[in-house]
Parts: sequence; structure tokens; C-alpha cells
Amino acid sequence: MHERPHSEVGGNASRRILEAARTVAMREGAGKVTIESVAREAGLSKGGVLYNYPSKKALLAGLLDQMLTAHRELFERLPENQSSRTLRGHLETIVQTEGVDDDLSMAILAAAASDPQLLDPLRKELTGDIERILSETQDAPAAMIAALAIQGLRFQRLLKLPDGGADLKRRVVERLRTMIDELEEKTH
Amino acid sequence: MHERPHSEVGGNASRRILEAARTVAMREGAGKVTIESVAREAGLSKGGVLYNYPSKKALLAGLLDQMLTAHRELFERLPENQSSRTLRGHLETIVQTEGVDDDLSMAILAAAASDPQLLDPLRKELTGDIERILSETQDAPAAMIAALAIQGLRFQRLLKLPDGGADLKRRVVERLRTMIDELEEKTH
DNA sequence: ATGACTGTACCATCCGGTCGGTTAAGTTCA
DNA sequence: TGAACTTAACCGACCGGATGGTACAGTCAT
Repeated sequence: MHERPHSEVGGNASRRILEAARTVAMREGAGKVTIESVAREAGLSKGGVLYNYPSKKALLAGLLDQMLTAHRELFERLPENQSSRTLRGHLETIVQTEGVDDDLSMAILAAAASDPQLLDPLRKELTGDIERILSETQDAPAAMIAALAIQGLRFQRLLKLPDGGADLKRRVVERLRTMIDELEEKTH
Repeated sequence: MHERPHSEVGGNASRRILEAARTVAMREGAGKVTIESVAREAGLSKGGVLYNYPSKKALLAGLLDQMLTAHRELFERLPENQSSRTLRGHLETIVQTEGVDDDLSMAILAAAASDPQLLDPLRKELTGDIERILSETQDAPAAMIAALAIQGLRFQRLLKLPDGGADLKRRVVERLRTMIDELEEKTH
């Protein structure tokens, strides 16, 4: 089974298309994510993109789905019995994607701008996460505040809002980690 | 000098147009904010809108400017010598706009989707806010986390993400208030 | 040959922006 | 006074480019 230049089998082209969509979104903004621009970035034609995703909505839905899946997979790599596991996962996800052209948020923005309904899967996922976060602690408000701060970090990065500098940001992450540790202690 | 049925004096129509833009953004999503849809909502024609704002960019810039101004005015109503004044202002801004179809965030989203550069005034404003927040406390990471959590609340509401219920949300706001109070104590 | 996949030409729609009216009020001046 | 003119505010037809989507012929590995 050697390399095939065409007919990339299964979801290979599909994945490349999604990656192209993320690249375009990051580089030119959510509003510039068009089928043509994605096709150009992915190195194929508009028809090729539409063969893999029958509509733009489907493309964006696929994009969101891929990122949610990646998100879930990252969680499964975390130690099983750790307290505040969900919260920790959210935080480390952000830290790990530092500087990477690859963030969930831009997909969210692109989706929300074109059709708010596309966010439904994300909402469902987050509902589960919140439930888990709350079940993992006995100080619900504190846990929620940590979760909100993490969300804040996401959007701050996404919109390139000022963040007080790299040094402070590092200390913020540190502090969030200790906050989560303290939540754990309270639970015991 | 009697009432004039036409020519609404000064910026009356302009303000109505901005309000219409916010209404459309909230009801149909940021992507549906077009000059025509705004015109329809404001009760005038496309030409009328473009008479008041010579381009869509100008409209969105005006929208953001209006909201930043409102934001600043809210701050000026807060007691002068209160500690952590800026942080408190951000929090109370959110609480006050609870349930109102009138939030800064949607303007942000609409602007970001069409042209990220439009967010520059917001970035400038926020840079000042962060500086002030940091100068008002001696526990910079804690203050920043509170600020981030507040931003998180904003986007949570904007994207209609799950929030754990009204009860928890109320307790979160309470807890944020005491967090800010504690920042104040540390400063003394 | 066949079926998975690609590329291109094309269409219909939408959207931002232009432009030549139009209406009503105010101003000038004989 | 009132006719001529100016100005502010707005209208709506239209244009050009972008965009989502379709149709269809072609290509390539098996």
C-alpha cells in the first residue's frame, strides 16, 4: 500500500480542509473564512471542498466537532483519579496551545458569526463539563470563577486583547493552578 | 421653533441606527448585521443609514464607540476613592446589564468578524483598565484572575453558553465581590 | 470499467457602496 | 410677501464584486 497522489482515502482530505479553515481563520479573521479561501489554503479547488463538506455549515460544524474531539482526547490523557480533573484539563489545554495557530476559540467565533445554532454541540459539551466541575468540588462558586477565568483567557487571546504582559500571564496561570489545588483540598 | 416631523435634529437618527444594529446583532447574530437589515430595523432606508454612517466600518466603529462611552460613564458614577474601583466597575457593569438586550460583547463580535482592526479602540481602553486594576492592588495575579472571570462572564452570556444556573451565577457574583474586597484589604 | 475524487464553468443571491432624485424646512432678496 | 434658491435628511434604483452552491466533464487507482 504505497502513497497515492489522488484519492486520499477516508477523511485525509477532510482533515486537511479543516486545518486550512483554522489557518485562514487565525490569519485573516473569522469573517474571511470562505469556501474558496479554505480551498486555496488546503491546496485544492472549491469543488473539492464541497465534495467533502456539502455546505459551509457542514464545514463549520465539522470544524467545531474536530476541536471538541481533540479537546476530549486531551482530557483522557489526564490522570484518572485526579481531583478537579475537568478544571485542570481546561487550564492545561490553554497552556498547551500557547502560541499555536490552533485554537478552539476562532472556530467558535467563525461559527457564531455565521449561524449561532452551530454552537449547540459546544453548549452541550460545556454543560457536561460544568456539571463535572461542580461535582468535583465543594466550593462551587470558586470552581466556577476559575472556569470563567480560563474562558476569559481564551477570548483574550482570540481577540488579541491586552493581557498585562507575558510575565503576569505566567503568574496568573500559576495562581490558577494553586487555586485548583486548594479546591481539591477543600474537597477532602 | 416648533416640532419638525422630519429632520430629527442632531444625532437622534444616528443613535436609533446604532440601537437597531444592536437589536439585529442580538436577535439574528453578528453575521446578519448588514446595512439593509439595520436600516429596516431602524425604520429607514439603506440610503438613510449611509447618510449617517458613510460606511459599514464607520457604523461598527460608531457602535463600539458608543458602548465604550457608556462603559466609561458607568465608571464615573462609582465612588471616587474606592479601592479596586476599576475592577468593581467592570463587575457591576455586567450585573447591571443583566437581561438587557444591550451588551458591549455583541458589538465586539460583530466588529471582530468583519474587521479585527475595529477592536483597536477597545484594546486601548482595556490596556488602560488593566494598568489601573494592577495599580489598585498588590496582588496582581488575583486581580487579573478576577478581571478574566468577569470577561468570561461576558462571553458566556454573549454566546449563550451554559452558566450553571441563575442561582450559581448569583453566588459567583457574590464571591467575586468578596474577592475584590479581599484585594482591597491586602492593599492596606 | 468503475467509483472515488477533482477541477472548472457557471448561476443566483447578497451586500456594500454610489448616485440622482425628492421632500420639507430655512434663507435671501426684490 | 413670495418667488428663487440653498441645505439637511432621506429614498431607492442600480452596480460590481464576492460568495455559497450546482452541474458536469475529467482523472486516476484498482
